[in-house]
Amino acid sequence: MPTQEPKQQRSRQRRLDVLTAATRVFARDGIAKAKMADIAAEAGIAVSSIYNYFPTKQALAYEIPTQRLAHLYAAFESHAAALPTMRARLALFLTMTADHARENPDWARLLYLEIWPSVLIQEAGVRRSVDDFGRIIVAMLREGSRRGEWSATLDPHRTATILMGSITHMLITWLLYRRPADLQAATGPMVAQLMGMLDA
Amino acid sequence: MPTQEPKQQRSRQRRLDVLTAATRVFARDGIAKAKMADIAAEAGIAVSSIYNYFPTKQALAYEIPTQRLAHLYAAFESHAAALPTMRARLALFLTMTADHARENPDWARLLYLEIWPSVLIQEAGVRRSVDDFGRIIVAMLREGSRRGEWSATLDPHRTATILMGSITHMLITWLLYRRPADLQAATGPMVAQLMGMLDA
DNA sequence: ACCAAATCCGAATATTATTCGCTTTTTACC
DNA sequence: GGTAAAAAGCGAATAATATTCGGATTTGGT
Repeated sequence: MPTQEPKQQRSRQRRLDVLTAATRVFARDGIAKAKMADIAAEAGIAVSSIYNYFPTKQALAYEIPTQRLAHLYAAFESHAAALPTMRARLALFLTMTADHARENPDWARLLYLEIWPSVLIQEAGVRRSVDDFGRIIVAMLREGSRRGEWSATLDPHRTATILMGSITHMLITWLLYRRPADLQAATGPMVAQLMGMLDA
Repeated sequence: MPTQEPKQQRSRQRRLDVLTAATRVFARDGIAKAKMADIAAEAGIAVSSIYNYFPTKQALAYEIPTQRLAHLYAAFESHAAALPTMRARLALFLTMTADHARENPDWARLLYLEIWPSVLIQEAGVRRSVDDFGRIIVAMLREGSRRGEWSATLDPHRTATILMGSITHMLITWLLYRRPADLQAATGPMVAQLMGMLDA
């Protein structure tokens, strides 16, 4: 809980303005090199006013991924309920993750290139959001084993590592080099190949 | 080429002292929070003397992974020559990568948690070292296809993404959470599962 | 032993995140 | 609709720290 709930209406909007501005600046310059002055200018307020909403630059950076990740998880849950097999749900989760990054590249740069692997994830909120990603996949793998959709001898943690690592590595490569050029087209075959691994 | 070759003998040693000290400090505090003063103290020299060897803090940080990665690649090449199949070479490469990280955790923290995914890898030297990792794997996958060790329809870039992503994700998890507790024991099954994917 | 270059250091300098003191705006209440 | 308290706003300090500077010291070659 970086900051208390805002008391005034105006405040809520300002807070979002700052977050939006910060997302752009952080994605462009990286957290370390980004200047509070640039964020303030982008948001159209004084530098010192940012501190009415966020205690430090880091806290500001870490708040960005959390909300949207929660949103992604929620969206997934609502779509997944309609799917009968764990295999289909797993494929949907991986696909939604890639689509979400493609649609929000600034946010994705911040999450995948700076925050996710960072030593600095000692901050509870972000860390929990990121760990949830793994927990969701492991849970689906376990349930699939139980239902007999794939071998019960499949190690869920190791398999989750492969699935998460593959998807995030694809996204990192895309964010850094724009390869594959068409991420959306590449996601399907990638997910298919990963799902194929479950049959072996 | 961050700095010219040292002219005096003493210099070569000092340079290594600084690199060693920096590796420890960066691994402990992260690049952004690490203080030049701490590195100087650890190396037993004045802060300003560091600048005789490295132009900036970033350049110092980026030089650390480069040398050792080149060393890893060279060691791999010499071992790989004795192996007849591409499958065996690929497995060796992945295993050596994991072992190398386990044996040099400070170096690995710096590379996998801070530098590899960083937006800032626009710096030529590091970027090349990291890209080599992918090139080596893609080349082996192509050669294996040519020799008929696995299907020729296997997309080498996609498969390389899976292999690299899985291994680096395993390492990141280990570096951040020490899970799996016994990395060495976990590497074998991980590599085996990945190799199994090539048969599908 | 001596010179030029290399290396070293402590003391400035520059950049930026963060804090402070004060003013303006909003909200709640009569 | 007037007013006081709280919230939000700002520009000017403050503090931390990477980098530069000027001059002293050490080194390697002769």
